[in-house]
Amino acid sequence: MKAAPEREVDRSVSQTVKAQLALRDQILSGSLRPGERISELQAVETTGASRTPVRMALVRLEEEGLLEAIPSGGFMVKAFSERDISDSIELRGTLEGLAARFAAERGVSARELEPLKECLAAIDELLRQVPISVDAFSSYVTLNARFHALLTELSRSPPLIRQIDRASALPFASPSGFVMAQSALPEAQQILIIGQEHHRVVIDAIENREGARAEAIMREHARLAVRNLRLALRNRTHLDLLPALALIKAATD
Amino acid sequence: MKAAPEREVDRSVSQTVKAQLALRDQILSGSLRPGERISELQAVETTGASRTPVRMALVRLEEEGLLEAIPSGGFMVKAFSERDISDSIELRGTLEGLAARFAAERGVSARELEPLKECLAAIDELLRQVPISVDAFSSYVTLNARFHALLTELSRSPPLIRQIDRASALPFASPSGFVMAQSALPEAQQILIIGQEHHRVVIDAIENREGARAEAIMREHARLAVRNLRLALRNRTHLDLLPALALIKAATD
DNA sequence: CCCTCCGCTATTGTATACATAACGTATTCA
DNA sequence: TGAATACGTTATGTATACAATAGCGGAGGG
Repeated sequence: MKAAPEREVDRSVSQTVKAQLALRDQILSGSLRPGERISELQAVETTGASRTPVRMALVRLEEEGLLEAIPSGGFMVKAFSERDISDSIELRGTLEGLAARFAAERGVSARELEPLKECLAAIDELLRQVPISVDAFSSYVTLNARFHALLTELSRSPPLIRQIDRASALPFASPSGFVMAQSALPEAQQILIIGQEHHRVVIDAIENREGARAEAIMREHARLAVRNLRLALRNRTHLDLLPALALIKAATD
Repeated sequence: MKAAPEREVDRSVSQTVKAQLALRDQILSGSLRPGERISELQAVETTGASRTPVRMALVRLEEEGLLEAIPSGGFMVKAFSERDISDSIELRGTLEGLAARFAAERGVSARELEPLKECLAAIDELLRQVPISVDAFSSYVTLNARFHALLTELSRSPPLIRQIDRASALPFASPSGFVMAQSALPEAQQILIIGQEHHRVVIDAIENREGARAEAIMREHARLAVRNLRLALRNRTHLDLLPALALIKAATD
């Protein structure tokens, strides 16, 4: 592999992965706007990888749902409607409901629930401060994602876990842009607290092997997130410039 | 593009697509066994495309869930347990339930239901003969897939449709191998008839805008398919050599 | 002045060459 | 005789060259 004279090659990770991460960041940060065509040549320059890994990254991102193939060739950044996004949230909730049911029906040891409960306690701690700070909200988002990931794992169903990961691409994609915290909605924290109550109930249901209840609560949880999204969208003013995705991480409970 | 002297190049479809289809066929037909490492060089020879399109096809098939990346490099054919498959069926049913609910809640015109009802009638016609012939069963599988696809479309939710397509990759992947028809189970046709009844009910529920009922029936439909799969797996004898996927199209209702 | 057609350019699709890492084998030393 | 190391072969990751097509702009005719 002959390194180009002027180009620094980072050998620690594969070029393909590097390109994929870089491009995803560009999409989610809004550097590439929805609907915009993505140029391979340009991607080569911004990512530092050559065309082959860039193309592989583009294919992966297309399968991931962030890009859309253009019939005449190439890719464009996919655009999402508000309904697309709320549907995605409900979809994810439905899948997580199934995961919770599987977990309840198949049984989970106390040891496996341990990290979930730790997550719960940490979130409790964060939500105690009213109103919540931006930093705390940021931690909340991380912990919440962790909770959901752990819950998904409990299903012990690789196909389901895989599918939930894919379904989460939209709702959880954004690396930053904690819109809700910025807009400082008064209802926001109340919604977070209700969501946390859901978390508590689902763990209880799984412990008691009540599959139907576990499933129902996760679906309710998703409906809450949809309401939350609607709320955030109603109150957006200065946010119109952000790509739709940037809203999601904040709104998806 | 200089065609290699001895290699016939088919320009009607892109090499990438051609390679993807060829490789998928190889996987699903069992030419490549689960767990087997897939060699790029070999794939180049069997598909007739060069390495770049082959690699893109491999990445796509990995994202599709048929291949698994090997940490040290390359890909292998993914292996599925029986539980993986039954979980996939239930997963798909859950998603289709959501689609049916969306369709019911969002309203569907009589015109849109037309093709569904035609499908229904055609399947009725096929199921009238007892026992069903292999040819008729083959037609049934096609019509059934069409019905499910049309139903999915009714949700008018691109993210959900996309997700269902992906979830169907496993259950509906196999291009042939109508196992159930061959094994000629006595219960088989009865299950088909019950499934057809489900189809009828879900259309009725959507017409009457009963979202909850539409959703429930599709989930029941999936549970029936899982029972059907179990039945088929119990009765397999000469089928052990087939890849797990080959069973699915037949068993998934 | 507008519409159409031709040609050019830019970008993607494909092929292949090159580098590197991993695996297997053989040989040598303990 | 067994194990470890070194070397060679093979296959993957990466880069780049080449071919073809689509889109765009200019020029010419109506």
